[in-house]
Amino acid sequence: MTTKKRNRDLEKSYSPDNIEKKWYEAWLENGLFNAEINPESKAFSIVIPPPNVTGSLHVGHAFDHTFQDIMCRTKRMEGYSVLWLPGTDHAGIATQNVVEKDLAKQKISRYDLGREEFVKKVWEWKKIYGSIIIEQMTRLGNSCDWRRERFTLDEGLSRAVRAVFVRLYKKGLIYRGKYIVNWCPRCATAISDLEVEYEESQGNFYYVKYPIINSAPCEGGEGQPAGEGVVSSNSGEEFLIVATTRPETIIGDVAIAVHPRSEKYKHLIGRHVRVPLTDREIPIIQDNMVDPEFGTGCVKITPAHDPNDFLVGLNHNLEQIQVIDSQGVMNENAGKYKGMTIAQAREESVKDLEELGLLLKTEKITHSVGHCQRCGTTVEPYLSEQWFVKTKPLAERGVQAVKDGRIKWTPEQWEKTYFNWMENIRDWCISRQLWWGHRIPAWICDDCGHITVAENDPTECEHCHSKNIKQESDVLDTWFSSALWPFSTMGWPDDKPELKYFYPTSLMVTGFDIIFFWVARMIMMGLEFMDDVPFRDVYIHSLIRDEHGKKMSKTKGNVIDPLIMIDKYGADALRMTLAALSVQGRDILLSSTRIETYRFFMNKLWNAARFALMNLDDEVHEIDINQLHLHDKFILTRTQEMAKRVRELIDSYDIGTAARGLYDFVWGDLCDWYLEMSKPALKGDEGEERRKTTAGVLEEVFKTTLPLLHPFIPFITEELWAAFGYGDEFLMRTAWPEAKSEYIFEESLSEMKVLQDTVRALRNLRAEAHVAPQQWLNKAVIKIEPAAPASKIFDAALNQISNLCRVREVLLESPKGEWTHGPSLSTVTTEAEIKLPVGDVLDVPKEIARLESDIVSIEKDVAKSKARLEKSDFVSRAPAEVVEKERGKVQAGESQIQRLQENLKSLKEN
RNA sequence: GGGUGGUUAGUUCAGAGGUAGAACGCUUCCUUGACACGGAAGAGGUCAGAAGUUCGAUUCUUCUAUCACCCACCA
Repeated sequence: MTTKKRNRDLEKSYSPDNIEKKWYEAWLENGLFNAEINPESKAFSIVIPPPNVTGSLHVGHAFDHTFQDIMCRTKRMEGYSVLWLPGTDHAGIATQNVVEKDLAKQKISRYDLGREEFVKKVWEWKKIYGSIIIEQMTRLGNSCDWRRERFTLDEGLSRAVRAVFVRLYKKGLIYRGKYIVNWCPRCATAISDLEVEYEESQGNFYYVKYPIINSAPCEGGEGQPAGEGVVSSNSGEEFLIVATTRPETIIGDVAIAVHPRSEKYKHLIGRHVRVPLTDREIPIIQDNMVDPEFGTGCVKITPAHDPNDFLVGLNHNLEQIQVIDSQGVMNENAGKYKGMTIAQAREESVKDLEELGLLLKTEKITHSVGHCQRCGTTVEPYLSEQWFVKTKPLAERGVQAVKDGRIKWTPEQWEKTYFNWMENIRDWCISRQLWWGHRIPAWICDDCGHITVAENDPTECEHCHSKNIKQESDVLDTWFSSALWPFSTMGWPDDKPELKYFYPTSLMVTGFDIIFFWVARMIMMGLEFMDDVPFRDVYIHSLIRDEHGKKMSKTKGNVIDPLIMIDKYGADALRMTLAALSVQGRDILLSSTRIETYRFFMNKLWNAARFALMNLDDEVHEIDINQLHLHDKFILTRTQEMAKRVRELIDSYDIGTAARGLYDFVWGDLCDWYLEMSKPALKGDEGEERRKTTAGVLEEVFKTTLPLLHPFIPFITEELWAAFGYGDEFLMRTAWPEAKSEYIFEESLSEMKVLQDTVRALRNLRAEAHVAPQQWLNKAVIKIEPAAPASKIFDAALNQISNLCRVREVLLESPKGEWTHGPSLSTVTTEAEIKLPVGDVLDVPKEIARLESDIVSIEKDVAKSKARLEKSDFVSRAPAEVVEKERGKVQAGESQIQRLQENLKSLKEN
């Protein structure tokens, strides 16, 4: 005989605060989060998407982490050696910006401090927010191996970054050059294509007249309409009409381009025009890039300030005249506009053009304008010296890895998005003119100009051995270091046992917003440097929005702070909410009332356990199969089902269905039905044997269910586990329950359904007849059609009906035919000898109206079914059970109508 | 211009080729001995529209409308 020391003294309602703290500390102290390299067991590993140290975590992180924690906890229970590697990201530009903003409050700019001092300030910031983030993660219950916590700017990762940079450079996959890049004038740095966010906005399309040099009279004569491209003035001078949205760059024009096959301009190719506002003369050239249908069909070429023009400039060997500087101010090449901002220069030049009579007209157009992802400033195309990664060869391997199934995407649809981007990938600008980040390991020689790229700081130029070398001042794009995360965190470039055991990681969980920024680049880097994928599965989840579907943002004030939610409802409630809400491929709308729902669930579970404990003695009772009643078999069967199903669902990353299934199981099957029905036995009303077996069942159900719930709601389940007396071993460490075949009774499910339908029908009748809940009825006659379960077990369960519905005698009336299992047996009609009270109890007219409308709607259903049955094809071709079900519907409906009509009649008579 | 996802109860969302489900809200009743953070009963739906496949479509196909997002271009 086994005994357990139960704690029957649980609080009447669940309060999470102390319990959560207590268990988290206990798990930590006992090293339960620690990942061990164990050749005996299989490895499961996840590297956390490192949160930016820009601020504290938001609920999106909480969602992401809950998902990963559920996976990790489940895998641990399944016997895997689990590594969940935590860390944070230095988030270059983003963090630099928040620190700058913070300093601005004291009227200090980063230039006041200088590079070294400023970086020190950022480290101070990182120290504060890095630890806040870690604190938040522990509050949520994250089972990360904190011994292995990493930061993208720590020493080990810096080494990895350098190694990768040098190797790519030596391989020719990193190059440096003067190109047009996206430039944020406010941040004063280059940014990558991905960091530009486009927005439609209203702008002006200026039609500018460029005087054609030595123009011969045009055969078209005078005054051609605008848009034809060429107009003549009264003096006979001819103008080429060029449309532009950026008149301030006219002074940087070096050519006018037309399409080679353009009939309209054929005769002008090779001629020259004068650039308005200057006295420069520039050629008219031909290039395929021009769309003859757009604008006037000719384009001004400004290689220093437009990416397309830049390419045209290269092809035609044109000069690059820069007129705007890195801060967005007109420079010395801009003549009279020097010192003006872009907007001022635009306004001025338009005015000047007008005065000179060179502005033909202005049209309104909408076009999309790029903004800096981090500060919202309009992005300028800017010509500058930058570093790039040649991505094509890397991307090809990345595409291949997904195509041949080495990486699997869930939901699959994201594969397409990934392929589309990877197949059209462009080189990645990785240099940033920032101070916070990995400084590029390149040293430029003052004497010979050679660039030395090395893992260790060199003392001399590798080409001319001059000591006059200076390290490149640029830092790397923050995503460069994140791209290495799956292996850099495990000690690469050293040959660590961790790498062998835990790489490739098993799963990457993240949002679709960083597929390009991060996921794709990890794949490329992993394949290049580890010669293997960084993860086998990618799970892309939806984004969390507020209850109105709006993106959460601090400025909108609709941010749900996970810590506040945890304080208010507990971590388990938040986790369960996030898990249950998670659905593939749709945004998730979160509101605090939703969390409340799951807070109530915690209390429900708590009280269900409390009930069980109140009815369990210290002895662990064997389950005597022969003593089991229908509801016992039912709950045992459902419990085994859950054990199997939840595991399958988690394995296929469908934690939403798993969580909702558990919720329904606990609240519905267990609390609403089983606990209610087990009461008489537990009280001893059915004798000692039944009491013991029922106690055994109850114990079995909780012992199986608590582990299933644990990955979702670890704290409350661990507490209850201990209360049941299983505390010798942590719940966190127990094995995932296997479904026990001896506790599966298939037929109990359908029989229970009949019972439940019967009870519901009876309760319905009571409510309809306004019988007081306390009042016992003498007799109920229940008709079950088309057939009642003929099993003994079901007959025995009739006592339960009497118990649940307060009827002294329950009679079962049915054509006791063959009991066949299946859903078609669920049609139950019940009749009870309940006389409708009249007069003071019933509102007679209201009751009559209700009955009449009920009859009408049932008649409609019956008619629908009859119509179907009359279609000859239906009867002959539909499966027999479908037809049978339809017939049952008609019968049931008709008898219900009959019953209601009798009620109606008797009401009217009174 | 290319692509993806959505349109189901008052609201937010599940769902599945054959009786439309949940949560919250609403109505009526119940302080019943685990739980009022509870229990019972109920109202509320042409499953966006049209056509097709099928014995049968809310579910599959096509088209339309509409909303959201992503990518590219924008002189």
